[in-house]
Amino acid sequence: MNAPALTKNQTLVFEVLEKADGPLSAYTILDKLRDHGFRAPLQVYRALEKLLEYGVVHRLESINAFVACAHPEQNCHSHGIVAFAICESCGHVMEFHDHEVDHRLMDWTRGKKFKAEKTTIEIRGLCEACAA
Amino acid sequence: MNAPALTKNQTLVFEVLEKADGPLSAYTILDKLRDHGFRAPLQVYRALEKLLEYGVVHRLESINAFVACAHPEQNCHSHGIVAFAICESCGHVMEFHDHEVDHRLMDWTRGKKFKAEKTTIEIRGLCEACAA
DNA sequence: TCGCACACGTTATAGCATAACGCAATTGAT
DNA sequence: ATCAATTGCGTTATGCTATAACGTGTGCGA
Repeated sequence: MNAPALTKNQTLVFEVLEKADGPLSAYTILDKLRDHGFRAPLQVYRALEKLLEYGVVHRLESINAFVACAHPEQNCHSHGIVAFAICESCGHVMEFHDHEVDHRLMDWTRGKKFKAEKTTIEIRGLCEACAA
Repeated sequence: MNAPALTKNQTLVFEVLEKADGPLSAYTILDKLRDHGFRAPLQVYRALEKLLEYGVVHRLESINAFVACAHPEQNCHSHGIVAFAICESCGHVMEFHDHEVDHRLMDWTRGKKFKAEKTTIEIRGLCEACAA
């Protein structure tokens, strides 16, 4: 899925996520956009839905939050499974890809004839700075 | 963490999850236990917290639900990272472990000096029966 | 110009999770 | 034995996350 031009709301939501130094909840995004006319959660969720579809934003399932893709210029969906390391202290998120992991998981799904649609890999813990 | 004897509430919650043929939300568990005196979500959440700690129940982050461990007799925490394949059609969950995946992720975290506490791997899609 | 698709706005509601209080039972050290 | 600490439990209230359902406006191709 390639990203067409973003609409006004989509652009606003994306910019908020890009400027943030960590993942944001939908309601936090809403609060940051009240000055721009946002009034209801659905305005955020609808924009997020598209941004996720376009692959420029990721959802962190384990913390119910959203983060801008680390390399939105490329199509993130083509990089295989995206994995995240989330620091529970400072909130920073590192995004990475590991083809060997993808391969192992695909081997498993193939063996089970399981049709994978979306795979989540999230490592929660402490980043180097916070663990010190 | 080894499991001590379960309390009454913990036992009730665990039995509900064991008998279920798929993951259950906390509120679904609550409804199933109203006849046994459960009245409030906290009763469920508190039991779940312990069961998760003991490793006999898993939380599925991507669907906000809970499932009994596939092999509660052993200590699941000692098996490395637990991965799940969740059928979005029939709701069935398959639990598995892949040491090579663990190894790759541990390599990554070691390289980044990231101290992993809890890792989530969840594959959503269609099981063999539902994909047909 | 009609119909369709899509983005948007609004209100209401559903679903998930925890804070804060107090009580009862258990345990274990003195 | 008794006191203090811990743990489980029950209840009320609240907060956070997400979506249903309705209607409006706009652009665009048949």
